Amino acid sequence: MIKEPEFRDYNPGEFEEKVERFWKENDTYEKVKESRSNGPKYYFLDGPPYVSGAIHLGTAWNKIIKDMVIRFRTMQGYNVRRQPGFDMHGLPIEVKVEQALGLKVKKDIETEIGVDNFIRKCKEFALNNLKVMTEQFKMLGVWMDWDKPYMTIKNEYIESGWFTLKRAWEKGLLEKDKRVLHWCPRCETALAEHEVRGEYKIRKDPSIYVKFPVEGKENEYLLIWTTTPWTLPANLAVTVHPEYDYAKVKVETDKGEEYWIIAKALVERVLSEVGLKGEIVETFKGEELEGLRYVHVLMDEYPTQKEFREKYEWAHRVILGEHVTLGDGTGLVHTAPGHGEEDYEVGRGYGLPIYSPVDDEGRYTEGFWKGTYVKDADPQIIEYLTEKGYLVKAGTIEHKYPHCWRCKTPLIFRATDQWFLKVSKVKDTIIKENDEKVTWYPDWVKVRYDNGVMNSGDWVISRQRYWGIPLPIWQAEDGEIYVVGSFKELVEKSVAIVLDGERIELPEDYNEKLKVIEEKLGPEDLHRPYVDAFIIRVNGKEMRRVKDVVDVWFDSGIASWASLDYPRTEENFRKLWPADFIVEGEDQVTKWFYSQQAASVIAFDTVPYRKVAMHGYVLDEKGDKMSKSLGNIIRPEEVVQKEGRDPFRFYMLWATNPWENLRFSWKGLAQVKRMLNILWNVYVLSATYMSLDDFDPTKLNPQELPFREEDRWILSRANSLIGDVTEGVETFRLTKATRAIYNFVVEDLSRWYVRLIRKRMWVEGDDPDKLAAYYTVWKVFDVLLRLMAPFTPYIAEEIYQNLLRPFIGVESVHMLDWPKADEKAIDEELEREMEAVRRIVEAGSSARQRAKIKLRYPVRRIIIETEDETVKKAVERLNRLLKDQLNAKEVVVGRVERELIIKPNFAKVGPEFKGDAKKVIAWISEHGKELYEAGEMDVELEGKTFHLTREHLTIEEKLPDFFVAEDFEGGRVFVDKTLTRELLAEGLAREFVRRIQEMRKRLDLDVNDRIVVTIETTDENRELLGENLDYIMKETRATEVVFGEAKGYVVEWPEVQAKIGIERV
RNA sequence: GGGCCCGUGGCUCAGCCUGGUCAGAGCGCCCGCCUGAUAAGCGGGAGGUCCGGGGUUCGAAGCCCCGCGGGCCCA
Repeated sequence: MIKEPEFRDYNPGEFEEKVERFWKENDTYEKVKESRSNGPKYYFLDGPPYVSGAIHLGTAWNKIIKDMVIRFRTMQGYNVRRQPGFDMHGLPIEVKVEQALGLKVKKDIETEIGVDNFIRKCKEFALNNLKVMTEQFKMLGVWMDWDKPYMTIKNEYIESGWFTLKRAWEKGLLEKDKRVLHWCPRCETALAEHEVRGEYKIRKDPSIYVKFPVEGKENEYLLIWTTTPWTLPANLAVTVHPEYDYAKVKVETDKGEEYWIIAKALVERVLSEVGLKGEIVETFKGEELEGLRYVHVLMDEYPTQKEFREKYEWAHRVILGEHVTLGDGTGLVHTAPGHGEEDYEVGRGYGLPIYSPVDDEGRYTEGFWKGTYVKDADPQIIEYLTEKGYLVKAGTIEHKYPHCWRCKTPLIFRATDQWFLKVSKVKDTIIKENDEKVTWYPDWVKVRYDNGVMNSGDWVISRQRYWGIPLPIWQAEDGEIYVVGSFKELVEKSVAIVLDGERIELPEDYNEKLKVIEEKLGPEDLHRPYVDAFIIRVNGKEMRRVKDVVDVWFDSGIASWASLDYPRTEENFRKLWPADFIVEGEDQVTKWFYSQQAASVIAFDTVPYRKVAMHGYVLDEKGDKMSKSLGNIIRPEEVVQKEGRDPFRFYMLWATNPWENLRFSWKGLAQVKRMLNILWNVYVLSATYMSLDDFDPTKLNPQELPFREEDRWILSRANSLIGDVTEGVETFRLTKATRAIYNFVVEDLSRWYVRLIRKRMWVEGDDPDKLAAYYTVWKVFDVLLRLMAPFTPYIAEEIYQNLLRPFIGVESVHMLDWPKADEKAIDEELEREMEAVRRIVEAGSSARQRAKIKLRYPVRRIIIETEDETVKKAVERLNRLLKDQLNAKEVVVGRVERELIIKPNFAKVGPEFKGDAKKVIAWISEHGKELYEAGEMDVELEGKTFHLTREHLTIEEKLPDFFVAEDFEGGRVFVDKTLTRELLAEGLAREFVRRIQEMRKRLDLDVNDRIVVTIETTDENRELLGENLDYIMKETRATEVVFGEAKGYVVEWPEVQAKIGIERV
């Protein structure tokens, strides 16, 4: 049976807790999963958030979207895989742990506390953060398998990574190569592009112009500019743009006449910069300079350069490159292939060596400045070049320069040996597979994605760190490598382990080997330093592991199969892979969406997911990013605490289209909460009456119920809503779904339907009309709660438990099926007519308001003028509603006769007839009506003929005084405001009823309590009230209404000139 | 420099894919109403060149092109 609602006010904080308890006690989550276990598979793959320790609004949005989709698909009958994931390796955690342990430099990890301890701490840290974040996600009502998330640090997961890398190696897609990358000399590791992004800080650096003597020419130089003097020892070429114009400039220096080669467009600027005068003596295209040899300015100091000069055809020559710009500098770019990305690219094209005489800590490994930290060498080099006469000008520049995000050290570009996945070789497959198999939401993201893929280069996956998937590459002395694909293989191939520098030979037999390993190294743990201990033998050569770990982006890239523990176990992979749906923020388009496809094409030659959706960022109300420095951070916990989980969730799915940025606004949230409040009120109202009447829909036969038009209408609307919501979610146009729900609740259900049926609910006893209304409301909730369950799981559950469960029997709203629209119930004509009725009622109310006739006073008659068939039908079919809502005795379609007032249009007549205007005006004043009826006519006045038309008239309509009119779309409403004595009496009765009710409420009387009413008022009121005493008694549950001294609880009501007293009987 | 998205009343946004019932909602402001959902609810009013300019079309906020402004990604 339906019970009186437990909470009368919508207070999410309270009942959401209660619902949480309910789910927990009944193990509802597991039951929901169980109930769909035989459904078609739906592999949702969670993009693993980094275990930073706290979620923010963006993470919350992300999970709310995911949860909604998961719940939606579950209700549709799918057996949804809903395992959450966490990204747990990587430098950020290493840094936190280093700080916690008070370590200062990378070496400390090995020398101070040892890699094993360090790794243990990292693991602890990551697991702890995972726990904290899990609680936060749970708090949002996100239903995932929190007790068995996938973790990138598990052995199975790491092994999955090894498997993938082995595949890459077998296909020739894993290579070692020298590459120029950002390098932090303190952390001693390469940094990926994404780690550097946003870490550009203003910094003062040298800005110098250096002249390189052209070989074989007296006093002729190439002029270059650089902000990194320390890279000059590694200079191997000067790059010019083949298309640009270059000039030979005659310059007067203090040492005499010199010729400098500078880009023509920059001559003036450069000369003024160095403070010299000069003139152009010759110009030529950049390409004509190609091959021009110059003398390296530090060749004596760096003897290796001498060797290069002999060994390499293109060393110390002008080469061509498209990357040269005319922004800064001279248009001739100092090129050090070991210290610049573009330098590297262009240098490789010319077969130049990748020379980088700098070690991991940023110190020169050879030459004049051997052992000096490169940034410290800058001033020394400047001074040195000045002495040698090559320095033209030395200044400083403030520019943005990348810094290490953890230690703030300026990064250097440095060529190092790194391991690459040769994604460039499989790009075409990625694009083709993506094209054929993946649906993007919204679709234009695909364009963005494709562009990203086109532009991407090979993937640097090695990192010179500790906390990550160890690179499973073993290398022999001679450089031969072998990639291990699993723990089992590692054990099989292993011949010895090294522990504390001591070599322990392993037995041949696999099981015995395993025993020894376990004894010496402990249980399997594929992290460092465990795996570093293994010596394997392949092709008769002993190999040791390459010390690097893998880029964390690789970790998440393999998630679609690694989270299924593939290949260690195959069953899930075979059943589930590829993923059906993923959704992440827009920053992931070129990250996770990409890393997954790249890794998957490498491993399986195809893409790992079928549908992918993108959402935006969460910003503050003004559109600024939330950040500590702006102090505008809003935490999800705060939102939940203040406004509740359901309002938060619905708001995040309602505020804006998911692919756009969401400006978080408390006001918007309040608006959503209000909608839920309205829904709640509708529920409270319905449940209150239904419980009083012991309403039981299962005992009714809907065929026999006398449904009214409004009942059929709201059911029609509810069924239409199903289509809108379903389509909205399926096409990821989430606002379509949420706005449809919002409008239905506020406009259709509350503002209109409940308003229409209220009185039917008040009837006592088994009134069929009332039961029809109850039944309708009940059916509406049956649909609505299902539709809302994925968005607002708590309120849906709370209402469901009381209103529906007693009759449906299913334990939770989340176990119900997603509703299917009943096409037969949809009556579009009725919906249109109801729209018309609503418009008429609005217009009528507006007219009344202008006429200052309160709704409490009935009006005699309302006339609708219309040509619209729908409106006509509506007035006929839904007449009862109109009369009721407009409080009119009669509502009819008809025509109101009105007087036309026809006057001359002075503005038209004057200019046209000038001097004759007066005559015409006089005529029109008298015969205007004839002209109006004729439309146009020729009139002869004093011998002149005038052609007159309706344009020469102004026409005003004059309504009879007792009408007040208002337009609506489709017609016009006329309210007859004639107030008869009868109408007045009725209105007054209502005035009194209302006040007596107010008094009942103040006394907190029960609905069933009887009262005696005493009224002191004017004779006139007394007489008028006398005509409706029965009505007053019935409405106020009075046994008696007595005129005379007010008794009992007495209130004076000056607006109606009365004192009213009531007493409970 | 390239790609993508966004630009609608004071504010936050729907609508745009599928051109013709909208120029809309909420908030804020002003004025009212209702009172058996009630520390709720409802109505009315004021307020917009739908960024600007072209084009396609009988018709464009919506489609196409150019420009301006903002955001993101990439270089």
